[in-house]
Amino acid sequence: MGRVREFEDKKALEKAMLLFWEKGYDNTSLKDLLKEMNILNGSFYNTFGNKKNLLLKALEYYGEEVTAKRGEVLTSKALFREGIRALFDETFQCLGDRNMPNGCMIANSLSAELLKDPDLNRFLLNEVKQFESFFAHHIEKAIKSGELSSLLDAKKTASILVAYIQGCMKLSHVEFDKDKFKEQTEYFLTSIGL
Amino acid sequence: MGRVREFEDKKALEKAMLLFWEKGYDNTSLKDLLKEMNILNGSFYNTFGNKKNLLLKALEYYGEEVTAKRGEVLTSKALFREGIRALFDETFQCLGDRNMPNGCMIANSLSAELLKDPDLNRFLLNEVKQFESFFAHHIEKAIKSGELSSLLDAKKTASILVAYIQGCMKLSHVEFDKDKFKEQTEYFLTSIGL
DNA sequence: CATAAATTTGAGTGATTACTCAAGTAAATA
DNA sequence: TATTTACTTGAGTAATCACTCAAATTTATG
Repeated sequence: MGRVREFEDKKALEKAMLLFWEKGYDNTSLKDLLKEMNILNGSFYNTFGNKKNLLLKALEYYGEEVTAKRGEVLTSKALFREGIRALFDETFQCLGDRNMPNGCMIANSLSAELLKDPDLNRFLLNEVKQFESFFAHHIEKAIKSGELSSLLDAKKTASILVAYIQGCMKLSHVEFDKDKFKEQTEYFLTSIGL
Repeated sequence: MGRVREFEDKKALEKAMLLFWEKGYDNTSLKDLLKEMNILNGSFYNTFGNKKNLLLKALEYYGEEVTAKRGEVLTSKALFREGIRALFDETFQCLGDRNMPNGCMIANSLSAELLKDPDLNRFLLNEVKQFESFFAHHIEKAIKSGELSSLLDAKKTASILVAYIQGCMKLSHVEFDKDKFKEQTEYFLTSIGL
């Protein structure tokens, strides 16, 4: 059996995720990670293999903990119109929260260069597709129930939503004005028939 | 007067811009820059001060050469509806062009961390505002001319356009399917009344 | 208790980072 | 032609990077 691990994998992973989220992959040094995760060099490489692998694990964790919970916000409401607005509210709430890193971890931590890495690209392509089909599925449901117009193209609308959200997150780094984002988003959602 | 500079400032700057655009600020080393710009260490620091200052100069150059030219595409058409579609076409053309770096230089080269730098933030905030008011101005003009509905909110529509474009550029790094982008953009533009 | 297995520890690797500096070189002006 | 001014050159800086490795430590099992 051998010696028992002293640090908590999950807590360490969460710390790593927050660091990558806030500072990005390139700007997060191993020294930063070890300090924040409260482990030493050997334990790190024993457990996580290398830095890139830790990023992948952190991205998975983000998907499970953050993205999934944002998804629950959408489904917590009876109507899609309400759900999607609640999701944007929640997102803008996070963007304004000084105790949380800004923006989307995926967008923050990954540079265009890093996205050329096959492992990372494969992982993220899947994330995006999942996100799109999650939206598409709920839009279709709302069309069938009569809440949304049958003239809507669920897939295209889903893709547009993803692009718009990504854009908002990117722009929030330059300037974040919650009210402006909320107003413009309400206008956007209404315009595209949601 | 002294010795005359041997390298061409503008060509060197363009090379630097392309490097930052493609690889991002952090992933572009001084070694890369010197090699591509075809100058040596001292000349670099004499002329550009430091790496961050070169990035600022490169961003200015990008604004003048690339963004401005994309703006001209919009104004080259008689109708706004045509112009905005030409602008998206041009953008997607660039995204698909293997001889050019993908995405938006601003989005590519700047990490969330780097955007916290006051100089860079001030510069980019101004860029975004300019971009938004450029769109807003032309939308207003098209409303007055009767081309677009007077029910449109020019400013909000402009902001939405900027967010959507930024989102598309980010997503293009994960996967770029030109036809999908074109179709979804046509749907998007029609939906928001353009 | 002895052994085997796993983790912890921390010193140390070579490579790369942005940047400095002093000496050498070229051109315009007095 | 002599001087001044500016640019070029390339060696060199300290710091930091991700990562390795062998020895020490701790635990479960035979």
